[in-house]
Amino acid sequence: MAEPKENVLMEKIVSLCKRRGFIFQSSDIYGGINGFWDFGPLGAELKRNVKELWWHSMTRFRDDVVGLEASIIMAPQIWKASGHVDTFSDPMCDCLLTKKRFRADQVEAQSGVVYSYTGAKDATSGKELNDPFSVLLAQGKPPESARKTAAQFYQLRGLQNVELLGETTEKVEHSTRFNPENGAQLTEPRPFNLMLQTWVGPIQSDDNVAYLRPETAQAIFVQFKNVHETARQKLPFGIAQVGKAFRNEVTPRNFIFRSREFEQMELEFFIKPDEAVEAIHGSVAVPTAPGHPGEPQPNWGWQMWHQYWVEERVRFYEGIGLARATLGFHLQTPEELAHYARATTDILFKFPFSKVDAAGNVAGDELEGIAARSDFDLSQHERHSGKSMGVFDEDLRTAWGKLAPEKQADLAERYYQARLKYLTKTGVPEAKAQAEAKEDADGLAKGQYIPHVIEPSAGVDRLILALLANAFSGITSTDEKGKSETRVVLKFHPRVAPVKVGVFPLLKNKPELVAKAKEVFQSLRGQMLAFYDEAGAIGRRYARQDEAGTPFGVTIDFDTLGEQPELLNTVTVRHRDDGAQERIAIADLPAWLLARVK
RNA sequence: GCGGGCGUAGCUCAAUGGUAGAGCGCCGGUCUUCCAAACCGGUUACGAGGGUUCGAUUCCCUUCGCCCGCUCCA
Repeated sequence: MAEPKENVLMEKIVSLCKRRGFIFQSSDIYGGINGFWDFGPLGAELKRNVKELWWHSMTRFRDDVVGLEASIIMAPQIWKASGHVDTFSDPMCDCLLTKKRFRADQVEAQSGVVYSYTGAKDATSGKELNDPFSVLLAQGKPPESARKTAAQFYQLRGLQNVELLGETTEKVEHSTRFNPENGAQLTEPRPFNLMLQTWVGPIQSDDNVAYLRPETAQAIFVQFKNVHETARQKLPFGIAQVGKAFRNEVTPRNFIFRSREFEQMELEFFIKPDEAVEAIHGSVAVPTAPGHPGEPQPNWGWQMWHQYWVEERVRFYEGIGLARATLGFHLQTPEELAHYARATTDILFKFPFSKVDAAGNVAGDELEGIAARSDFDLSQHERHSGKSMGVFDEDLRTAWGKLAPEKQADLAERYYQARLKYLTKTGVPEAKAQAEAKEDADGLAKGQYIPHVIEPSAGVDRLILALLANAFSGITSTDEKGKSETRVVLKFHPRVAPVKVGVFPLLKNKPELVAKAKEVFQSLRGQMLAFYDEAGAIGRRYARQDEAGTPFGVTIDFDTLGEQPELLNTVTVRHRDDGAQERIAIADLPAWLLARVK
């Protein structure tokens, strides 16, 4: 029951994207392939701008984040350690009657009497079916109701006047083979693997199965040691990566929002455990007010860092034109959180397809999740690879020696408990877990620990769609003949706009205008993406650029050539959003534009 | 994966068991002055495969894709 109006908007966006070359369906001429998309000329520029802005804001403008570009296919053990092999492959089964799908491990166990049939016959036509079917009869219900359910099953297969064949009964205890809602038999559990699989090497065998990464983050954890040792960074610091990821989504939907091949921008920001911060600084700073907490401080605990990154990310979105009001926030509840996660804040965008609740509120759909993941990921890789993921912290060792013994004991105990909790949750036998947690707590006293991590993880494609939806505006105008038409203007922030400036000679058939316009175009193109267009009336060329989201238009007219001497070598600059015009000297143009598009 | 709807030109939409049409766009041309102007000319389509038929875009089957719901999922 989606809002028809909203769907119309999505359809317009999809259609515009194709018409203007933002996004095409992958493999279009072969009929397309579900869940895959291609970015056309404008889309490629838009996406590149977004990724570069993210990369620049994360790495080049910060001292404490470095980059990584890892391979897409990695050792398969990584996905075992990360939990993806297990959590991404739930066996599923379907109700044979209603086709409803269940996770096999979530089917409620039931007891009762199973009525089984070898098949059924149409008493009228004589047609016979040999499909076996069983029904679990709930306690207290008459056998007739089981027969009725079975009859429905055969009716769905084309029998009219059902006569059941070969009835047998059997008592079962705690069976998960039946739909708890109607007792109908479920299909055998079938594996569902959300990871795309391939083989490394030309022989396809179980020995060389590998996966296309379902997220870019794991590579960062896996390369943590190498980066830490080579980048001359000390905690806290982060590793950023932009890249493709792949998931065999059950249902790719909503244009590029959920696709099977997508791109992520992920940061893993490694911080000291709170116990270490407290040992060094005496106390741990925690959030006292909402909003951005300002410049990072050495005494921040994970909560400060989490809040800091949420606010940093919001600033990023604001900086590319997504006002705070277009965003939504979702703090994951304890039930939603993974056991190792301490907090996750999702940043949402109100998409045209986002659900509207009964009160008319739109929560939005996820653009990015900022997770405080404790030391789970590095710990997992330490255990699975056998390689230490710990770091040595000189400040901690020095500070620890100066602590009062009771403080040392207190911190060591808290660290011990946290490690013990992790180890037992991940299935380490109790005695071994206690021994290892003790070892970890002893390590802390020597300045060693496994870093904790804050993970802002954003979807590039989702952001592109958000930018398109946010920029999309239809302007309907009626001319003097009463003919009304709707023009589309994509009001991109100049920073993300694919084309920054359109350059036009007012008229195409005047060689002087054309020559001058080309000269202006040449002077701009090295500094920003400029587009030269001489075809059609000037209004049409403005409109074409509006539709592509180009923020500025530059028009060369006879005054540029000196028809009015005081306007010699000046051009008209036209603003996309309101059509306002101003006169700018050609000499000033590059600087004027750069100031507005950077 | 299931159920429902849909698939005709770049876009929006017609018509038809017998050679597929419009508007807009796009390309070219005319025009000395700014928001899809006008005029002239040009351009392009039945998602794919199979079947029924003398003949299928139309009827049937399969398949692919899109939309909605369920399911699933970050």
